[in-house]
Amino acid sequence: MVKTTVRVEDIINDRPGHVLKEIIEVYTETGQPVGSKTIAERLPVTLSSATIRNVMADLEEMGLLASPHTSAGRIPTEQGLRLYVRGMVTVEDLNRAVQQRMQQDLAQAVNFQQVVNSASRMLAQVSGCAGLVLAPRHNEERLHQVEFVRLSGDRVLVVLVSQTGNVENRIIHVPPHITANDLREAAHQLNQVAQGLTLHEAQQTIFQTLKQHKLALDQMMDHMFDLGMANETTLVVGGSQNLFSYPELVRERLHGLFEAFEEKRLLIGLLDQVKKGDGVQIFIGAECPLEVARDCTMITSTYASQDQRVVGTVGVIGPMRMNYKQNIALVDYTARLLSRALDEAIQG
Amino acid sequence: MVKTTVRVEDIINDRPGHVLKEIIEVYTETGQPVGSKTIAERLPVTLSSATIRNVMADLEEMGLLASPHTSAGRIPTEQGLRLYVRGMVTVEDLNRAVQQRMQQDLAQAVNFQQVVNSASRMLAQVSGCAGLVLAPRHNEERLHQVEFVRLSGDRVLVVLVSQTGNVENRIIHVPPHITANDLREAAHQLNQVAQGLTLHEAQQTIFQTLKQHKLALDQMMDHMFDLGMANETTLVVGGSQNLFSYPELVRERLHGLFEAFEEKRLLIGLLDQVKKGDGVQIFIGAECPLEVARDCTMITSTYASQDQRVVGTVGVIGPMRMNYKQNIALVDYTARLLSRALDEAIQG
DNA sequence: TACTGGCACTGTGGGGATTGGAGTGCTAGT
DNA sequence: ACTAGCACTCCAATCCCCACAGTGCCAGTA
Repeated sequence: MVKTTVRVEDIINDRPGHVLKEIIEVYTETGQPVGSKTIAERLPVTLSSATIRNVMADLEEMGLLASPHTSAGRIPTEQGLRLYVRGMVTVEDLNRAVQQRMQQDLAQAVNFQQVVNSASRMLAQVSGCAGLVLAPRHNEERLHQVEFVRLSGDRVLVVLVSQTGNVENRIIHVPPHITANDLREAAHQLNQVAQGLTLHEAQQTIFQTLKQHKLALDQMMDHMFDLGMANETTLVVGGSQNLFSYPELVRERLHGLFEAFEEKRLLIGLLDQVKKGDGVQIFIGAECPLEVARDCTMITSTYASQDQRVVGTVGVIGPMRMNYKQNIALVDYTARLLSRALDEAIQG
Repeated sequence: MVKTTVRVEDIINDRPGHVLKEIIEVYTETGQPVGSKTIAERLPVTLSSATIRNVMADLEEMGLLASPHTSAGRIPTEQGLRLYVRGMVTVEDLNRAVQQRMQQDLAQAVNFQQVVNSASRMLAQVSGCAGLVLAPRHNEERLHQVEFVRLSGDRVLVVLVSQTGNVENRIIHVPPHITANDLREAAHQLNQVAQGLTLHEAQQTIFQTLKQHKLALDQMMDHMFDLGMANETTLVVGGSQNLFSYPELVRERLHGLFEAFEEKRLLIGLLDQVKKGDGVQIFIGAECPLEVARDCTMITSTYASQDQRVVGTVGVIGPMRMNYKQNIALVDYTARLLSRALDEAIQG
């Protein structure tokens, strides 16, 4: 009832807004409830603490602030934080030095997997939170080349090289009467037709081609399906131990979070959904799509190649009182770096 | 001075030994100091608590027990624990049901990497500690096959297939004048000579062969060195969040441990050393070769293929008050399972 | 009307003091 | 060689008390 759109705009640009902003910024630094006196001292205009108290009482009534108990200061509610990140946080450019360090670090990487690792590490280091990077899903990646390598007996190694330079190996079984020549020709033909297709698309084509060459057919068919369906997204979690610095998380949540990090499937599914959004997304507290992160904040963004064919997710996860100013810029910047690195990987 | 070998043997088989053993077993269950009354009740012979107190005082003097303060019970010292695991722990067979579950779980795995993952998960689950499995080092693995796949431009993908079925990809650069035919022939010849050699050994041979075929030489040489030197051991840590259940670790150590888990290099080097030992090895407290695990216990063993050519390490890491009885059996059993799985992988 | 100074009020957290309990060491006795 | 008994010690829980930080409210002022 209280928070209509009009009202919210009012708050943001008015004194209450400035007070809320100030409270949040002090709170995210200290982690302690903030008192009226502190705010009175920090605001550009000179006002008495009593005045601030009145404003704070209003903000509390609106559900943007809360007091742990009578004689503590105020802490922002989730709603207050949401309002803050939606309209009043001034995202500053990422520190030059940090930018340089990230670029240098990423430049060292020789393949895209290393880029991903490096990015995750940097995210964690700069933000003091856990860093997450979801590597591109293979079945969204485009095929660059296919080769068959005959192993002993009926086993054939299928080598799939993607446009980003990732190499994937799968072993399939073929009838013994298939010769090395058959395989070579099949590969040759495949490379003509399957280049630039996604794994999923290529699956159809490969199946056709193999049929023409009378390879396998029966047993092979199953394997080919697996090949298309395999969904080997990799998630890199870096600096999760950073979260130990936040007592409010250590108390109870951390256990569950580490479980989630280890059991990456959940997190992958989650980050996969996030892709649909555009630009930087922020999930505060209950908004957080991950059960165990109900009192955490997650900041995510997506990165993509120029043609939008290859996409991934990047983000940080930490306490609700994280440094939004910096981390929003950080996640955004990292996503851009990864996009660029992706394009270079595809071309190179 | 106090602990000569003779004396130790005496202790083990005498009443002091039984008391020590009982104290340790109660302590590992409860995590609390153990009083004389508790022990008097649990010992098979009926003795008064006063008698036990005398024995306990002796044990304390020998440095096998310690009292946190006057009116608490006793806890075993590291030395006491060492004596216990060296001579008096009765390692029982691993629970049948657990054995079955592990076998079933491992049978599901389709390649050795999955076996390793599964084993690490099971270790953690059964022990309540963190489970560690070090996958075989590639440069100790024997080469089964080499193939070259030409990518765009001057890039050539080297596909190395090991006897355990592991596939490793490396990209090298060759001069443009090398034809697909050159590569094919080189591969053919390589497969004749390099089979069964370790990567390191093969490095020499490959270099020779390529020379004969006038491939690369200049640029390629560097890459070939990398190829042999690359030391891509993988370590799988499972259930590290189990350690949250032990307050004595959560206090301070956990942070460092998680750092070590994430920064796996250290742990890999460590586990690599452990290989030299035979059978189950137990490191208690200060013995622990890992700095941050100075008040943890580590139980490790090694697994190997029948011909001893491929080896790896497996273990658990947890609080000093872990369930030694069970975990020794568990680590031992897991190592055996992995050895068997390794042989099957090599043959299959 | 908008702000402020002042004041009474309140919950917290820290520092003793108190107390019950668990466990010990010692000694005298069986 | 063992035990019963007793005095002793230390911890952990509880309570009390107090200082502190911050609030809400009210009356006063520009």
